[in-house]
Amino acid sequence: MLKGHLDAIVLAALEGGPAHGYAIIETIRRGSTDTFDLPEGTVYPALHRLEEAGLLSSAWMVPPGGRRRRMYSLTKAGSAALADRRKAWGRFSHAVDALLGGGRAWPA
Amino acid sequence: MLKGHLDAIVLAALEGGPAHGYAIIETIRRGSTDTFDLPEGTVYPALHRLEEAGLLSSAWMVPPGGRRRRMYSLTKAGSAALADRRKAWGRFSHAVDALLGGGRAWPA
DNA sequence: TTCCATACCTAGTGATACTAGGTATGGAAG
DNA sequence: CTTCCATACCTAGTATCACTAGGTATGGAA
Repeated sequence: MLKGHLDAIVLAALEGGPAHGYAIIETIRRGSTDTFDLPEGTVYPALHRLEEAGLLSSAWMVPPGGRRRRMYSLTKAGSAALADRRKAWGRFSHAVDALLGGGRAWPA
Repeated sequence: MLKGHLDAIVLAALEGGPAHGYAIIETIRRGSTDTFDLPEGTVYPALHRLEEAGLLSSAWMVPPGGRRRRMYSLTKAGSAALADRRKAWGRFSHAVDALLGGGRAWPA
């Protein structure tokens, strides 16, 4: 389970430039050292949701003698949303760290 | 949204000793500097779920001239589960940090 | 020509956290 | 004494989410 942070992760994967679904999955897998090996059924609906929300835009690419691909790019709203998500992640992970003993929590 | 880490947080809140629902909510709120101000409708069902799973045990306390309280304690399985959840959180947050640029991700 | 990797898609499922209610009691305020 | 608030518990229903389990199609390798 990606626990609500999938959107941030997908947006971040597109920060380096446009990419298509399959490549995004690879980027996330390698970027997380195989921790997140996301099934397509997770990523494609997320991409559609993010596009619907105006955070991504897409266009079909059909390279001559190649498979069709839907290329996704961050919109301006998408970049802004990513910045927000990053801040939210910072707050969230900081709070969980505090509660789980990232700072210190267990009695000596 | 607590994004799947609620169980770990609740278990951790009980690591210091038995407590009742209301107190657990307070512990989490203060321990997270108000980041997690959980509604009762989130915490009580979670406590029931964790007890059902054998990770917590509970007993009614009726102090003379006081309100009844259901006190929860970590079971042995609960302590073990907490250790697992902590490890899982470490892996998870490390991977998200890597993807979001905790290490470095944005182009210069 | 057969098969695998690529590349896309969606309907349905299970879990989760939350909303929005409800009950009851002890103590303080009036 | 009664009214109100904080404490303390509870649950049914809901929205969302990530995932399972399918399906389609094509290019290149065997």
